[in-house]
Amino acid sequence: MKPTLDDIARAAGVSRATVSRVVNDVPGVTGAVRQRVRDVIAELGYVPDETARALARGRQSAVDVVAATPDPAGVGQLGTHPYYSRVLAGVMGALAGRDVQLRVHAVTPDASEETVDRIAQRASVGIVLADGSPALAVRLQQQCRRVVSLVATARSVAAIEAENLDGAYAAVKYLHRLGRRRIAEIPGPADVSCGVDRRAGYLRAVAELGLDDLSAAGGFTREAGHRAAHELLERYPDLDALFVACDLTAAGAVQAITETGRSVPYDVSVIGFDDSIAAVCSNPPLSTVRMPVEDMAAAATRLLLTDSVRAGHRERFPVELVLRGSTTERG
Amino acid sequence: MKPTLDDIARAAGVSRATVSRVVNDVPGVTGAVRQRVRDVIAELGYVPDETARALARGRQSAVDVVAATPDPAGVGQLGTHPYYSRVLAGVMGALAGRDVQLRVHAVTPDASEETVDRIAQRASVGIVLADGSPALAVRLQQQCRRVVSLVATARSVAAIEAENLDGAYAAVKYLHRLGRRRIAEIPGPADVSCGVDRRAGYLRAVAELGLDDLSAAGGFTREAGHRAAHELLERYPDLDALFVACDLTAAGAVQAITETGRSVPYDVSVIGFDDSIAAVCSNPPLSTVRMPVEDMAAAATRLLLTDSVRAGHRERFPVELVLRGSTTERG
DNA sequence: GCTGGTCCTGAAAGCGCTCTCGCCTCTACG
DNA sequence: CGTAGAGGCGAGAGCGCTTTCAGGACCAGC
Repeated sequence: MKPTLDDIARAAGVSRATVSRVVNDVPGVTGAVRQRVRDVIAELGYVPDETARALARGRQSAVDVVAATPDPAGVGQLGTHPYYSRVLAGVMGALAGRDVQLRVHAVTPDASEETVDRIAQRASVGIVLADGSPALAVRLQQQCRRVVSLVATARSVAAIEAENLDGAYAAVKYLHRLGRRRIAEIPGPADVSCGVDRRAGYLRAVAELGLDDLSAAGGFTREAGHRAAHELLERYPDLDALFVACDLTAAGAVQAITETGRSVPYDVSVIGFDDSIAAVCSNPPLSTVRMPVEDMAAAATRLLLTDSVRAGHRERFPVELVLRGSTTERG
Repeated sequence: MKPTLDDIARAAGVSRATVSRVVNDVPGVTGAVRQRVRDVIAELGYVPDETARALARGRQSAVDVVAATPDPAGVGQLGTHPYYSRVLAGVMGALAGRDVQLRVHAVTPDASEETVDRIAQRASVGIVLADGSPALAVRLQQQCRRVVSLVATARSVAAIEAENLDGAYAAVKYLHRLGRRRIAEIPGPADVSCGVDRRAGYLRAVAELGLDDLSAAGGFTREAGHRAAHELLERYPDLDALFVACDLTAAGAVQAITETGRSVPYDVSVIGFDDSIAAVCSNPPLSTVRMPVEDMAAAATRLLLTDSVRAGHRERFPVELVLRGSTTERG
């Protein structure tokens, strides 16, 4: 029912090989023949079968999104942390209209090297690495060139990063401009590059401003933010501003601040990071550093699609301070 | 390098057909032979190639998740509304360990019938329909048996639904038990079944309780909740409780209530629906009706996997009232 | 006019698996 | 003891495409 390559070949009076060449834009077919085949393809509405193609050339046509979930249980965080769905949305956007699939893989910390290798071996168009350690990136890269990471990672692996350090720096500077002088921080995990970079931005800013480094152990979860904010408030009751490395975490922090009877933004102004759904769901809605995750994921996908990913490729996306209700001038 | 079916056949001293029978659990192989083949498979670590399988039997092995995005621009809502990532997480959970892919498709309102048909024709294991009109469901079903909807839909299409009506009813009853008497509602879209069902639950409860139906045009977005809450508060200043058909919307409503100087939960108690990330990010965190989306999506996936989806199959998942900070007794 | 190249094109051999036939063996029954 | 029937098993033909390799046409150069 669906026309096959064979049908086209017969209708155009050429061999299957020639049709294949035309379809794949491989040189070695005269202009006239090429055009005739093209016409027949258009006329019969031929669409190459991706499965057969995949089998014949030994790989499938799909973009694989790999996410490292801290939770060994599996996909819990995937359904919960807004970051991943933004990555997916970005990849899907870049894939729209193309006949390329989108596969999703979750790699748990206890995943064997074989598991990782299998993902890499089966990858086709390439891998978008949503997060994960440099070691994971390198491992994937070994089996499959065509890996693009969305976080800072090993030198050899291509990466599209956000200006994490600058964003954090700008956020703290802004809080200072509002008249805030006791600016605390809830950092991200210390073993994740964007956590580290954002902390570095905070540290640079407070150093420049001659302020104290006020921080507590954080993480990228709401619970961590809630806990850390309570701890900070107890330790530094005169706190008047808070920079949090993730909106989800910041949402938890805002809850904690409110629980102590303080007001956000008056008593404590809060700035998050990401501009995810968590920022706009918080109350008051969070001022935050917008990270263009969708754009970054789309860019990564396009890079894979155009087949031009060089080892060590680097791209940096600027971030932007978005002001909402969680910040105001010190009264 | 990776062993193929041929390698196994040779090693076990049988034909490829026999190995295939063993792998696919097809009868027609003696116990002894079957065991021998199994042993060899285990020993050599054979994993069937899904692509070849797909080609040979004319279809691929993947679960397709179809989401209807209201936004013609494409995938915007996919990256934003927590519902979709929960569906994905559920499907992924059910797929964990199996060599089945997960494809995601977004169907925009202006999508042609051909587009929809193509998705259906290429589907293999089956389609999990995250949302969308009965018409869409039927169209998919026409080309591809093996469609499971996660929302109420056409009779002929299998569906796994949540007890939307009961959940809304219970929420309103609970608000009443707290001493609330002016209980308003922000409903979901009127053209979506779960929006309709939840509204029906609200209406049944207020009718039973002899209360007024206080409601404003809603939707499933945060913005709609924000707008509707302001409108309701203006129209009914004595409002003391609010049932909102979606957590994201409820988060917007809470912001609006706070903006008018009222307190959540004291002046106005709020109950949302879903128990998504939006509920726990709100401030105070939302009491809500928990819908086990992940479980439902996983159940749908397993249904497809076991190949036993009958037309008209129905399954109902109970919902559960989760109490957090957005509700309290009328003081 | 012949040789040596350069291009185009087609034949055919896979990619790894499924599945239909048909053969062969084994059992049951006359 | 012969034969029909049943069931296990293997041969082989695909699934739709890619890709190598060899043949053929054509042109330039001697």
